[in-house]
Amino acid sequence: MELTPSRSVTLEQVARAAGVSPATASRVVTGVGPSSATARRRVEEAVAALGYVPHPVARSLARGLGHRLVVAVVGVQRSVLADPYVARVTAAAAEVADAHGLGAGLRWVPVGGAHGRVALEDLGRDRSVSAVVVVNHTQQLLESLPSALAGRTTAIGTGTGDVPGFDVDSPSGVEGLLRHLHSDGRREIVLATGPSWVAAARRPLQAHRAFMHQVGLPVRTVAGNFTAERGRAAVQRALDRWPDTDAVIALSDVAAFGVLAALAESGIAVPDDVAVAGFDDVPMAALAGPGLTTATHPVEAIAASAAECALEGAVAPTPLRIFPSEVVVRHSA
Amino acid sequence: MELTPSRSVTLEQVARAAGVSPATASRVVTGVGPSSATARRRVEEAVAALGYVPHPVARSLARGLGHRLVVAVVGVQRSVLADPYVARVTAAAAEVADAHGLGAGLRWVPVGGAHGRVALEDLGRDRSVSAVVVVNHTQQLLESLPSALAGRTTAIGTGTGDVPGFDVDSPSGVEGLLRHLHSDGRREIVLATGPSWVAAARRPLQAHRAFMHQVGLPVRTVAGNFTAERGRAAVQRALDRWPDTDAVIALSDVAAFGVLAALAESGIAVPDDVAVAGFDDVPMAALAGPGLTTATHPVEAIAASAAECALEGAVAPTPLRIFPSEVVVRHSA
DNA sequence: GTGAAAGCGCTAACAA
DNA sequence: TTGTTAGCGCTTTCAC
Repeated sequence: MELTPSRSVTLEQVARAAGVSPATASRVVTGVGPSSATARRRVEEAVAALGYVPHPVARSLARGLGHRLVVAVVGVQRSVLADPYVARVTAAAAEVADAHGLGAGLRWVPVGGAHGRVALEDLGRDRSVSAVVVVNHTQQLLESLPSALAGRTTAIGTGTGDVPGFDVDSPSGVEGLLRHLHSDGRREIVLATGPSWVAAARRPLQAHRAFMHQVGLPVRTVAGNFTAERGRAAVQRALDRWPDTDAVIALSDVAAFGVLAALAESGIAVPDDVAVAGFDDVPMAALAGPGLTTATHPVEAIAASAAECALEGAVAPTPLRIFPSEVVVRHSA
Repeated sequence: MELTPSRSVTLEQVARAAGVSPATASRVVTGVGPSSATARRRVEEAVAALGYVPHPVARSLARGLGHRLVVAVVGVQRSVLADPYVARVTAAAAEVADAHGLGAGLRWVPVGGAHGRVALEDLGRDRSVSAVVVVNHTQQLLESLPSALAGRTTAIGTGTGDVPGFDVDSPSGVEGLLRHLHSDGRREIVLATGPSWVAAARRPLQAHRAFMHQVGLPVRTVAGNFTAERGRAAVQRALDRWPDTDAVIALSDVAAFGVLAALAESGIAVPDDVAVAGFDDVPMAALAGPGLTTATHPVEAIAASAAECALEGAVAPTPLRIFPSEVVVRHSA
């Protein structure tokens, strides 16, 4: 039978019950600073007996460490905040924050040097902010990170010396997809890229280039972003430039759906005429039409790790932590 | 030219600059308690000049109000937290929380009387929690809300006397879909329901029943939930029981995709043989295959309002605030 | 209408 | 190793 802990027990009551000073009780509870074995035992007993739980607000105030993790999303418009991917990242961060007794805030950082820097500087000055996770950043923005944010900021995507990065292994995912297409006999493969300003969008591009060189095929890319609209546009441009295109890889499933829609409208058969592959393996990929071939992207795991690391103190032993991406073959390729 | 507000400005500095006491400055800033017009003016000027922003942590500690909003998601398994819908709700809440200088936590509440109540009681006792938004609740759970949470809890879906509810107008959305199907000549219409234990899933069911009675058609429903798997299963069951089925409405787009996939596998033509409609108008609805007919569901707007209201003090003038749902006709029906 | 003073619960110098 | 003493920044009685 558990007794319901009354969270209104204060450290002072614990100290009194243990026969020590509040300072000693604090040292024992936080595990910081010296304490004798006896003191430790007695305080721990008192904590258990009274059901003491530290008050996060008071702790934050005293330590001046803030009380929330902010997910800072770089984007052209404020509406990036409504993106499903951003939502998944935020939810994962909120779950981690909750476990730490904190909360997660979601905030837009306008793209473009000055504005973005100002937004990050605001974050650095905000005493209620414990840690920051940056999403969709440019390399430049990260490199000019306000010093106030150093040590408590992580990034999803590539990192820097100061800012640990957490990313999916998109090069290997893309290479897996290319290998699959290639072994299927596809030779005229077009890659619809991500937004060029996003730092993390460059790595899969390089992987594409490397693979194509290796197998001696032409490197064909069209500019995209992570939206379906652009996916549509991209495939049209691709077919205009290279009418013999027999495969398209989009760097997001959403864009791939745009590609599929455009192809369907043009009466082009998938995968017979043109194979299509996405990236992310969103839940819908398995459901939409005959099934989208894609590569997995463990968004929640990545975001949770980034949040955890930012909260724990983002000292970067490795500048980039990579999460594996697996090819999922369905019908479209 | 805006000056960058230094968030390290304290109320005391404002008071000094305004030539008043911290107490007076506090009264002006919070708008609580008496203050003279002059005092008000001078404090406001100082606030503007110094770029003062209240420190939420200190405020929370002094008021004992907590520093985060918790999104409490009721579900059978912890994995509900990874649901895309939950992610959208959480992101919207995090955005609102951020604007209030707070953060949002995400937490699972197990379904089933005792466990769920215990989880809510924990929330009520946690002094770091300012407000709660409950998602996917049962009516029962809401009715047994711990008194400590009253006045700072809102629900997405139906509410109670104590807990303001925020929901999409699913009855009208469903009726719109039914009207569309009916005018299209569909007569053997099956509704795949939401999870029976979710309170909000009942309202569209009633709307369905009412409409079918009104037009003199049989009321046919099969049990579903909001997943694609169940959508698949549901349509199979429906066709077994009523082979003449000529339309299926699923109460979520995701389930509708399951329905579409199952029909495609059975070689049943959509919309010629069977029309399919979903609910939510997720971004993918426009993209997947030939386009899913559905009704809109302003998830972010609903969640943001619920969060705002919980934070502002959830006194319920109306027990339920309704957001409109519009039919979007695409290809599947 | 205003100011002085006492907290909110905890942490961190500094002495002892 | 321990206790004492100040705060962290804000709110809120309670006299004036």
